[in-house]
Amino acid sequence: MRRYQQQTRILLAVDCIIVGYDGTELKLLVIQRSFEPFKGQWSLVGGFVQENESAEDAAKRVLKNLTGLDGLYMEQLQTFTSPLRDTVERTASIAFFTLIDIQKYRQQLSEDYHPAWFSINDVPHLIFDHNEMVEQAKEKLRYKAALHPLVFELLPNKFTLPQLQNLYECLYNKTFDKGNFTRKVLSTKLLVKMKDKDKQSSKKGAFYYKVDPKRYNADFHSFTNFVSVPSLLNSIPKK
Amino acid sequence: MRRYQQQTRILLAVDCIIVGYDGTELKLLVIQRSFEPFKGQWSLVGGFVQENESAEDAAKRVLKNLTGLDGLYMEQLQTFTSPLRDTVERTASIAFFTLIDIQKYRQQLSEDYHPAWFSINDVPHLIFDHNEMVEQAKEKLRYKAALHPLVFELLPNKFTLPQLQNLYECLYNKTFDKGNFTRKVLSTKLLVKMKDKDKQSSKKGAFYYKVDPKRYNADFHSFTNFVSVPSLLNSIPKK
DNA sequence: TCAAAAGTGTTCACAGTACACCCATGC
DNA sequence: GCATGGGTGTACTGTGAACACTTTTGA
Repeated sequence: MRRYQQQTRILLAVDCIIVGYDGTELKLLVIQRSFEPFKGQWSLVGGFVQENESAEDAAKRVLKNLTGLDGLYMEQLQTFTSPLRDTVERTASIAFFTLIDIQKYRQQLSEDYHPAWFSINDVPHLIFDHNEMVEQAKEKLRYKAALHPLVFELLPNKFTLPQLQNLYECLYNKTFDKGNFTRKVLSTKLLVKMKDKDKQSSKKGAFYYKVDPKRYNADFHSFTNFVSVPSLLNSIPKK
Repeated sequence: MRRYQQQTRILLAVDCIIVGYDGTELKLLVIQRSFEPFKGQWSLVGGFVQENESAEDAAKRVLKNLTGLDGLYMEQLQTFTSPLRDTVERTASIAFFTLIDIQKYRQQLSEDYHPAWFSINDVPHLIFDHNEMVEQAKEKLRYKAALHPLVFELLPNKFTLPQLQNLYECLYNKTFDKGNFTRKVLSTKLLVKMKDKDKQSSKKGAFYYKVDPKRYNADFHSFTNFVSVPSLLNSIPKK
């Protein structure tokens, strides 16, 4: 049995897959790497884990630095540990999956990093194994969003049901029946109807809704599915 | 932007949550730690990631060492990185979730580690944050087994439908209707009926079935649920 | 008044559930 | 023959899917 002293110590990094929704499609936020090697190439937002912080702390720090925002939805995806994944020195990277309201983000954007949004279906070549991380995040998002009310993290506080439907349609790349979608969403009692309407996208106008925070927090884990499970499973591409 | 040179390097370990099923209940395999500190205390099976291996390689090595078995079902659960989780020196640990056919295991068991099986509902105090890892694994297993045909990894090659049902009943701590369960399982076409019966648990005897490997591999990701999704979600304890 | 999008109602098929009943066998 | 557990048949119910229809309003 090997003891502590004899072991190799390695660098530990975090990389964030930041997903947003601009009203039309799902977007991924990437930056231009600011140091060598591969300076100037597209990369996920990331950083090294510091001495007195956990990986979660590190991810929060990195996100705050870039966006100015706290309290973003964030979860561990997977840790990438292939010995040669980083060409400089062995580094394990914990990938974090993050959802962001693209509206809130816009104002706070720090330009130092030369960030850019890409359509999630058209991601450029990223350094190291970052493209693989993105693929995993996409799969996870589709999987989880069918069972839990994740997607509200991607929407502004006020949104309409057609907007919500469009988001689901982007996510699963299929169309849903208007009527059935509305009924299913409202049957969860998760949304509160507001008095005002969005009139931009139609003449009649669609009522705004907001998430009922009490129910949202209570029901996050025990949520019934907007997307039926067979259709969820059929939508997920085989590995 | 910090550079590589300035960063802290830390130890990277793997810990395996090894789950088995003895025909009556779900079991967790733990060992007695063989070195200080906490020598002799219960611990998950683990080890340090070596210089030229990935975390997956390390987990496979550790499992092979302990059980003599290759090709066990294994997936990354989460990485634990709290700075003080290991009292000796900062160590990040990648938790792996492993399913094993307890029968195959028995013969191969290396006694060097003083391993022991505990009921998964009655796990002793484990070192560091290992109990937390176990809790996560339990949740993950229940979640995933409802959507994917995971549980066959826990059963011998030949098994009866009542055995399978009992396994699901352990997992979700509820009873299922015999007839409905049978129909649902068989409707997946995943199982092949054999000619012989198990006569140990009843006079009539129950036919053995085996997994059709072709369908198993093809359908692993696109599997319909044995357990309905609302009941899955209701079964999962809130965090 | 017409087009366009929001929102409602209705029907149908099927999956989940409950439960009665038949079957094979050892004692 | 009868108790025991395996296995089948069937009726009820609720949900998902399809689609026709009404509503609102700007042009």
